[in-house]
Amino acid sequence: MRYHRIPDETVRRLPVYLRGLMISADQGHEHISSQFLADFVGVQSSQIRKDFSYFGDFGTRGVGYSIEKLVREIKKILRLDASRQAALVGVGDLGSALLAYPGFESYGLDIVAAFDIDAEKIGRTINGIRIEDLPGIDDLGRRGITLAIVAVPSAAAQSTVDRLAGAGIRGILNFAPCKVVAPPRVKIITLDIAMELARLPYYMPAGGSSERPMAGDSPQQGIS
Amino acid sequence: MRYHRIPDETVRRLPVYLRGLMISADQGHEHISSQFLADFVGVQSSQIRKDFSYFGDFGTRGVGYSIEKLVREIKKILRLDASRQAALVGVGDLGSALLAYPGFESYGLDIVAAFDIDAEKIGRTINGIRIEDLPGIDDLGRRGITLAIVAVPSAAAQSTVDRLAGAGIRGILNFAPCKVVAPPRVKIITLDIAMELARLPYYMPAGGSSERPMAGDSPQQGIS
DNA sequence: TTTAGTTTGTGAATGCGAACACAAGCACGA
DNA sequence: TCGTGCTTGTGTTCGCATTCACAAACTAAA
Repeated sequence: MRYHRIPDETVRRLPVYLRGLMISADQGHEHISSQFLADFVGVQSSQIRKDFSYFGDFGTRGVGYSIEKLVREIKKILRLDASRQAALVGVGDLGSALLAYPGFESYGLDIVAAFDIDAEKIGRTINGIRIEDLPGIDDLGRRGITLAIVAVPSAAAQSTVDRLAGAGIRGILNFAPCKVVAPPRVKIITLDIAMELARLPYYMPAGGSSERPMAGDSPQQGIS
Repeated sequence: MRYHRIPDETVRRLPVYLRGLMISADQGHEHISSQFLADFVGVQSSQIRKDFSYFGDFGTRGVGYSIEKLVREIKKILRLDASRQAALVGVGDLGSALLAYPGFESYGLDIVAAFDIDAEKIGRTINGIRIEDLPGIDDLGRRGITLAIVAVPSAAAQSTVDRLAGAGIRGILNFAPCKVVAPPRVKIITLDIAMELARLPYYMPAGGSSERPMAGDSPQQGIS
């Protein structure tokens, strides 16, 4: 194996592999072939082998990959080897749903703080998390929290991001459907739910027959 | 202008442009330059011009693009020119939040039906939508609904998709973090929230200095 | 009419990611 | 020990998306 920079597209697929591998491990498997994993997660087997080749030799020809080794290495690369604490800003409908969302756990991600501007909500508890007032955000750095989820209205998104960046937050998952900027040390991923739905009708030709490309979902998003 | 197939990546950006253009129109602008729109939505101006060149000449050199024409054409391409009705399956925390989500409206998307398996929930009303029993799904085709959002647990996702496909649904936005398949006439986009968050720590190097690429967010997802 | 300043539209170059194809390596049984 | 079957790892090819760079086209003012 030679040294390789890990392409961004590979990084995007690593959590998909991780989930599939953890499920396989739960089912008692110790090894898995690229072909088997490919069918399971919906990626080409050659793609998987190429992806894995960027960061080490975990496979044995004729046998497959050691699931345990792979899981450990992928977690290390994604920096998910230690569990991570996240804060949520904006406890509206979506924010509340995220507080209760069970999916973060398997990645070792944990929402441990929530903030809202609404005095009505402050002090209330959702899923064991007490909702705090906005100034509490400024303490996040001291509390060792480096990850944040923004679920506030678009108009408040940029100021929220500014405040989070000032508090030492290093990664932000933004649900507000607008452009937000931050210093380069802060990584922002924006996830616009309505936009994804708006993209869908394009692939649904009016007539019964297909006049539009019906290719499988694009590889970046979704594993349909 | 010559005929061009519209690349998938361009289709992915069209809703972003559309949102930016509608906001500009609300602010009273009639024309917009590729450079101005670029700064607004976070895409290179050359990228925007290339994208627009795939489907017509809407610009005037020295002036910019006619916002009204562009909006109309993008809506036509995305098939958002007529308003579209969508159904939601799975009225848990996330599903409830989606029922109340205000962001769909500006794209002419409208959730008009909701389904859940829980007898406790059936008959209750959220945001004016009465929650129906699962068998109601089979009637969606007759009701003229072609779009669906799946917010059920992973274990129920595939069977839900099968039922929706059987009812004549043509596009599905899936929030369950698993691979789901459907006949080629049905387009599926999967949106895995936890996965996006799990991708974030990779870009957050432990040390103060950056040892990992801190490039802007990848162009596909997010407009950071 | 001419000139200066913009901005589009697009051919060409670049870069990157996906897919292919196959040699190298391992397990297992005869 | 040898042969068969399977699977990885990777050099190479292919295709597509992004960026560059500039001529063409428009406005406005002198």
